[in-house]
Amino acid sequence: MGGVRTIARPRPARQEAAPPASPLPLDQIIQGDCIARMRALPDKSVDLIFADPPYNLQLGGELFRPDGTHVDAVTDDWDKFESLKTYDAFTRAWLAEAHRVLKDDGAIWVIGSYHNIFRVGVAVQDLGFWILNDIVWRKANPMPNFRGTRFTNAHETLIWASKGEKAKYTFNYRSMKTLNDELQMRSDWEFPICGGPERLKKDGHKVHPTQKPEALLYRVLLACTKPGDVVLDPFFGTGTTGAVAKRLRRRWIGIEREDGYIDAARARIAAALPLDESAIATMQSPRAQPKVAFGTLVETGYLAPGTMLSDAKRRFQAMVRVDGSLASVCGEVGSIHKLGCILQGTPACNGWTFWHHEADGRLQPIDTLRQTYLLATQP
Amino acid sequence: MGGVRTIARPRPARQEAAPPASPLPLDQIIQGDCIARMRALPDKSVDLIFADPPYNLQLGGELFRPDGTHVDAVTDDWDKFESLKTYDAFTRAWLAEAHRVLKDDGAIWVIGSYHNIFRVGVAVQDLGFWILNDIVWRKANPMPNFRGTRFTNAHETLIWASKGEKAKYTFNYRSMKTLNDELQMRSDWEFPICGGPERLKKDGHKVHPTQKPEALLYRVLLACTKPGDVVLDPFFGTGTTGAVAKRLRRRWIGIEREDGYIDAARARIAAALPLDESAIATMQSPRAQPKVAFGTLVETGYLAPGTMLSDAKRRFQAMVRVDGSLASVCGEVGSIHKLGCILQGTPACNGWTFWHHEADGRLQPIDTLRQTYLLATQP
DNA sequence: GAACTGAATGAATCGTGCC
DNA sequence: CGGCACGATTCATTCAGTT
Repeated sequence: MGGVRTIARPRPARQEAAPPASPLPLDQIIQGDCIARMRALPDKSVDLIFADPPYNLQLGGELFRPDGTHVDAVTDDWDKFESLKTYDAFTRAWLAEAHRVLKDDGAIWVIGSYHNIFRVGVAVQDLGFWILNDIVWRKANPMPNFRGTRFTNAHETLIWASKGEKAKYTFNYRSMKTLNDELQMRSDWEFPICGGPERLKKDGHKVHPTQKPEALLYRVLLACTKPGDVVLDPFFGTGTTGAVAKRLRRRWIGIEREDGYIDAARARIAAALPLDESAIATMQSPRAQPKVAFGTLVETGYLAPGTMLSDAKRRFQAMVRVDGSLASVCGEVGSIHKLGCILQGTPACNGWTFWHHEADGRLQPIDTLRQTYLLATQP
Repeated sequence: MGGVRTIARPRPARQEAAPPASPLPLDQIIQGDCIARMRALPDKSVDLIFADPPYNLQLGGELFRPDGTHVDAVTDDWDKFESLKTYDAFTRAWLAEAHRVLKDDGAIWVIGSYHNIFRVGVAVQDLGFWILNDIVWRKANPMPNFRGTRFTNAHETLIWASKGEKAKYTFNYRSMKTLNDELQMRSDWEFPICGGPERLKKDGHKVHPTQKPEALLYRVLLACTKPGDVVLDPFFGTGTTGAVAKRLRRRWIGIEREDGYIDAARARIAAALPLDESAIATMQSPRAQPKVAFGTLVETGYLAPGTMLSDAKRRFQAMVRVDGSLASVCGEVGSIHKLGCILQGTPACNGWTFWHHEADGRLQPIDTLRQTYLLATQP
């Protein structure tokens, strides 16, 4: 099973000091075909890829060759099987490059609709990516089905995948839980479609037909990257990914073919303001806090040797010993975690929340002592 | 684009008179492998297929909740496949048979999760089916992600497809709109997971690990079939499809391998009661209806179709129909508000406070049911 | 009997890091 | 690479048992 790379221990800052020389064209739009341009990027060099590929809507019969170039003059009698086959080849080609340029602990997001998402999903799996979730973007204000022939198409689907089954990946669990009112963030997200002042227009017409809302990218980048991480968007369009990345102080690379989109994206990103450093800080997993050994609490007098601990239901009791180990009334000994496992008969136990001590007339988890210690000793 | 076969023009009744001799094993469970058993069915013979195939979950080791209790996972042999390739071959084989036995104006529904739905979707498209919508079942009460490693997997995906791009299909647009508060039914549906008295148990244990809620099948069958239509379920399990089909006066055929599931399904379907004929009638008028928010209560079982309502003084009576419309004893039909207007001869009527149902031996306004529903489903 | 409390449970691809 | 210590992690609902 894969591993979650939480924002555990402080890593060398990449942005705060002088940015290290990078072989990557950071914070730039590269003009051209996404497959060809990705080929010019080094192996294992980006932390996250967000891709919003053509949906192959089969309305006007928009088609792409395996090299990503557009097929013109499609007629109604174009064979649908050929169309799907061609779209599959195109999808596999750009996803293969995406897999190559992704760091081993990176991840990819792809958005699509029922027209193309199944083909994208199969290609993702076949290339060795490991799907972590499929996410549903529920549109708060979708376009109705005017003819009354189907259900209102009110959502799009995103696939989130790590580089492989055993690969690590970044997931800022605490940030997501905080964002969702202290409940786990679910796989269905509701956002309005992109409109109002956020929607880029030129001469009264929308610049891009499928501009994505910034809120969507905000959640993706907040969940799966850290400040300074490099985000690649091979179908950059009008640069929603770049604008949000800049705002959240992530680095970005965009690939886009069309002049009109590139111009709009450049102006948009130039106008975007990075959030204040302090605003970028997110809720951290406990892992990110300095580690406190249970023995330290004994050593420093926060908990006296000889103190009796028990679980919340007072089924089990144990005594604190001078070295920070516990001894149960039955004679078993071990660390706070180990003894919790033994007594409960479970393979895992968090001793910090399992064991309680008597304070102010009631049982409190010993984790509160750890918090007190941290508050008292941290600057 | 396909054509919608609405229930506009009256067709010869199939059920009211003597049922015509059918080569199909109607209202029966056929024991055996679904591919082999489908081969014995004639070409173009069923109106709808609902399929809940194995998801190929590929679960790893044991999983424990934070409180140390064990999670009862799906470990059945029927969900194990050697590889994705094997799973693809299996999927294409049963879908090919499904395509053959389906009438030209029939349709198919398949449910799955991110583990398998992309592979299913590609097979559906490659076999010539034409996807009409993908539908998201949002679980009101999903199982959390206990390790905090991903987003809560809070939904499953259904694919709805016609037999081909130009094929006709049935879509009861009015029924869906009535059911959804006079708004077009969207592609995201919220239902609780199957539990409580609806969940089949034996010796205190669930009979089937993945029993689907009847509300889900209720909406599918109401949207896409007419009374008397034949519904085939090649992965019948404990017979949710059969039970709902019988309730809605549709014919059904189930294919299932395992004795335990078949026994449970037979008993369950035998106990299911077909709704009153008049309750089955669906709204056919294209006219706009006054706004109601009533269909959900019917769909979720807060108020059974066929229930008689009356006003507070018992001067007027009306029966609840499957799509949330009411039919008076005089034959008038309409939403709860509209029928109140008609019967009283008033220009406006709040159906929520006008209509009452018998509960605890006395009449209570149906608005109390709405309140109950809201209390039960809102955070 | 109503109200409250605690236990049980659901289609789940559910760790990291040191030695 | 394996083995093992450390320690991070849950929401809505139902149902049984108690007050």
